[in-house]
Amino acid sequence: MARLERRSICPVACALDLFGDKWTLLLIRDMACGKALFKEFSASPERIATNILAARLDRLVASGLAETFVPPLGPGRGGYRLTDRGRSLLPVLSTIADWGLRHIRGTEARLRPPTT
Amino acid sequence: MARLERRSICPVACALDLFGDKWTLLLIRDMACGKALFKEFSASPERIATNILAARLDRLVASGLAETFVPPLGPGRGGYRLTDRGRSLLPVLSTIADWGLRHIRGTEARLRPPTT
DNA sequence: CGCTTTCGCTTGCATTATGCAAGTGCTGGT
DNA sequence: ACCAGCACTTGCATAATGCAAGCGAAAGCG
Repeated sequence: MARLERRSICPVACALDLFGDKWTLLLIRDMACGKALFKEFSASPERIATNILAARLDRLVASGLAETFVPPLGPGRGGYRLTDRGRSLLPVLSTIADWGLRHIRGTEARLRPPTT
Repeated sequence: MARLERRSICPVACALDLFGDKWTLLLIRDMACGKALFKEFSASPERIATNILAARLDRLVASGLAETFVPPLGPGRGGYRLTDRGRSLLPVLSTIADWGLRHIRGTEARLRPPTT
């Protein structure tokens, strides 16, 4: 959990320290598509394990890419959403999605952000 | 090592199955910068372990992103280089590098592809 | 030629991350 | 009060990663 030491000063290496795994960008994708609740992420077709999901959400919040919020109905169920910093990753996401669509057969862009 | 079953038909998820880890894109970066030999990758500032490096190189070749080649001097020491498919990932790489430079302080673009 | 060095891995083993299933505490609804 | 659903946590098995050392073939050298 020590995010203190970076491997190098390379922007790619440092970026991969933040989202270089199989799940983080998928959560950002889900948030970009309007998902906010634990169970919504959990219901995505890739079927992330709940402990990994909790850990990733914590890390996203800790790194300032996402934040928690409470819906306007008192202190009820909360959710997660992207911060501005998190939204700044959307070009990365769409470049990867583009590449996948072009170079991996059988992929489809089912999920789309509601506001684009 | 079973790369047979994909998690979903999402282009992002499938792309991350190929390069969603801390090392693969760094190797692609190195190859884009002209590195080709095992020891050259091994000498990068992020200090990849040699067993991981060997495994990643195998996977890059197996997935068609890189290929081996022998320098024109008989069957001597060979190297690795990007295929066309591998080079098609360069926009992804540069989008990530861009993001890192903008959003992670202390990062610098030391490595640059020789032909750009 | 022999000898040594370097290179490109491989192996063994400790540590860490991931995956699966089950459980826990809280909340909201009836 | 009771129950169901949600948001996690926990325990444990398995896989990935990291580190250090070793090993065989090629390159360099005398």
